[in-house]
Amino acid sequence: MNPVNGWLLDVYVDGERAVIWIRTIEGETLRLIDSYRPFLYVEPVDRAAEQELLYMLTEAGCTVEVEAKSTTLGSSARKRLLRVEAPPHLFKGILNGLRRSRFVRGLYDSDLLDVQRYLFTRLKVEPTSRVSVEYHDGRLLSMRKLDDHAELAPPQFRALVVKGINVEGRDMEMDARAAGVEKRFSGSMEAVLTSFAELVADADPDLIVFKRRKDEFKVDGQLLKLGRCSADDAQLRAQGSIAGRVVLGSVFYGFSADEWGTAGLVERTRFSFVPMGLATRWLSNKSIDSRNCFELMSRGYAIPEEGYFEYARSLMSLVERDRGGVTFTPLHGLHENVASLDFDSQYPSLIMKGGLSYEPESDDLFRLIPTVMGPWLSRRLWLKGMKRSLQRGSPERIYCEERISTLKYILVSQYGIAGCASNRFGNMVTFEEINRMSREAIIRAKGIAESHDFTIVYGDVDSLFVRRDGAKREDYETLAATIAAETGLPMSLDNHFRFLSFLPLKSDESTSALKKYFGITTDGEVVARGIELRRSDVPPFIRKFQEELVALILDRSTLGDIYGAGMRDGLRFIESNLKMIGGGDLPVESLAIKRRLKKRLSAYVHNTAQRVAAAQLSGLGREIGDEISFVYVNGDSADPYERVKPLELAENGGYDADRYKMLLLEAAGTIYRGLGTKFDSKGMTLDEFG
DNA sequence: GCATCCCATGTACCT
DNA sequence: ACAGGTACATGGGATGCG
Repeated sequence: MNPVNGWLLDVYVDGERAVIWIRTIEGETLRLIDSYRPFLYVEPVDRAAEQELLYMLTEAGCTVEVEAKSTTLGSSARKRLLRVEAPPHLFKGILNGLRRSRFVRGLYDSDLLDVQRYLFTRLKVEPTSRVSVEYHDGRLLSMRKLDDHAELAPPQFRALVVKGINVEGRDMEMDARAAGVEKRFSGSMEAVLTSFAELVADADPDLIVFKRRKDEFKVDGQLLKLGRCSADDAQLRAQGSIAGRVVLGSVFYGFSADEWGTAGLVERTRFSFVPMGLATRWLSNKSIDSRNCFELMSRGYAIPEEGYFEYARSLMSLVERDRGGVTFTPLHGLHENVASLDFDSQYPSLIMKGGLSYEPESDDLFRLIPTVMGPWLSRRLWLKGMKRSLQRGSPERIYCEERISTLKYILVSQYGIAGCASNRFGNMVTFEEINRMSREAIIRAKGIAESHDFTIVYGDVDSLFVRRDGAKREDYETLAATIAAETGLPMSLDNHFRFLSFLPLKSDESTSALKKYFGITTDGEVVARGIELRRSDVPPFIRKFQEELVALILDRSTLGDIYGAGMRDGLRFIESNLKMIGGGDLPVESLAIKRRLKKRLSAYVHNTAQRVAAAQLSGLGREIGDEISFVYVNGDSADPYERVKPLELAENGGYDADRYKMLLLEAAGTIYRGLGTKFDSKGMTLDEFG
């Protein structure tokens, strides 16, 4: 039976024990115990203080040893510190005592979670890893990490997804999905919760995805049993966890749960080096901090408390205010045969190329940021290569894409937090240096393109739009390769547009807008940025309409066709869609506007549509999240509360048709403006001016 | 008293 | 608690007009 092969499902610390859950390849679960004692490092103010601390801490029941540790990034010099190991129930008190003690100059490894200390220094295996374990009598003897880097499918964790919970008075409704089967429970709260607990017991999921509400899982004052081990349950439930299953919450590091899937979560978890539950909840700063701490601790560093690191900064750089990325203003109107060239992972590439890190210089070869990023950057490139060999739409390819986008997000965040005050290692100088190098790169790219007779059509940070009469796809690819070779930064052709249009500002028709364009590629794909069809707060009906309109107008072979048949067909299409709205029988879901509530309802200054819609729900005692969908029912009413209804309360046929006709005409107008034509909504005529 | 202007407010997008 | 740069709708007070 031993050793057992499986995946590391979850780890948590409970007093003096670490509890480890393994999901075996046979589909069993295994709960193993390992010993753990919390520790931290103390820097005494001097030798006398060291003696004092040694005595006091030992008296208090701690185990204390002298150790040499590195504490400064960029220096291999070691400091003499005391390693203090304390019984778990005393740890917090001792930490507080040390924080106030006059014998202490600094504390290290002190603000890590127990589970981080355990994973970084004892287990040294990232959760979700493929592992082989040996155990005896429920105690872990050894854990060996198996190589599964080429595995694209995520580990075979079983998931139960709770999609919606609605509570009205004592009644409850719940939608759940387990093993591909949808279940719907409704009735009294007790009945629903009891059935839910039965479903959990039956399906025996490893992962439960749901939005937690603290008071919801009690029947007759008793907590429902949802975990796999009642011994751990009581203690864990206080922290909102469930023994042996990972509760993921409906938000994945700021994104909705289904957006990335488990494959992406696995990348995120392994990078962060924490259990999946934390990896889903944590935002980038914490994930990256966690990985930084692991890398440093593995190399003999002790981690200073938050906000400890500071770096010298010259007066000059303080005077010169930093700027972000460069944009080149486009010429608005329609262009033919344009290519967009992108630097691949520009910020990570710059960091690697320049060996940029937080520490200004280093007397050993170790530099934190490149060390942390390098393997993940290579992994992402490897996955990108894999993706090309996989069939479109195949599960393997989707897993691959999920992993790629998760890693992209982690890598880009490295740049974002480099100068961030909440990053304990952050250094503004590093951040500005990355910005400077980024500006330099795109400006050089522009020069290189121009020297090969290409015209710069547009540029934004790391993407450059160029054109040359008669240029073929290969010519653009060659240009990208030339720029890559000359700058030392990878660059590739992103899109080859048959037609591409840039918009003028709505407020000033003679000035081009940035970050807004739409076009069609040589293979007939509509590509758009910034316009209505990209916005989540535009009704789905309008977005779909606009995308179809672009295809209808631009999917032609000549400019003449676009301005002739294309525009005429477009007008007809607009008219038929206006009729559909006017008919009054579009489903309200297709007209719903989704908007995030960025503040508490009471904090709003204006009666904005999203506030009023949310207030209506909240007035009925309904729970409101940070997102609201609403429908215009009487958009021009003087009473803000008459204007919109939350989607939940909207009825089919009850929408404000005039309002939606206006939105549709706006969306159509965007496209016609982009083609250099004025769009007259009354007479439905075109007035060409370009 | 009413229409219109203006801008702080608020949200979302691009890379 | 990931940055900086950008566009634009809108609610409602300020302003101007009759």
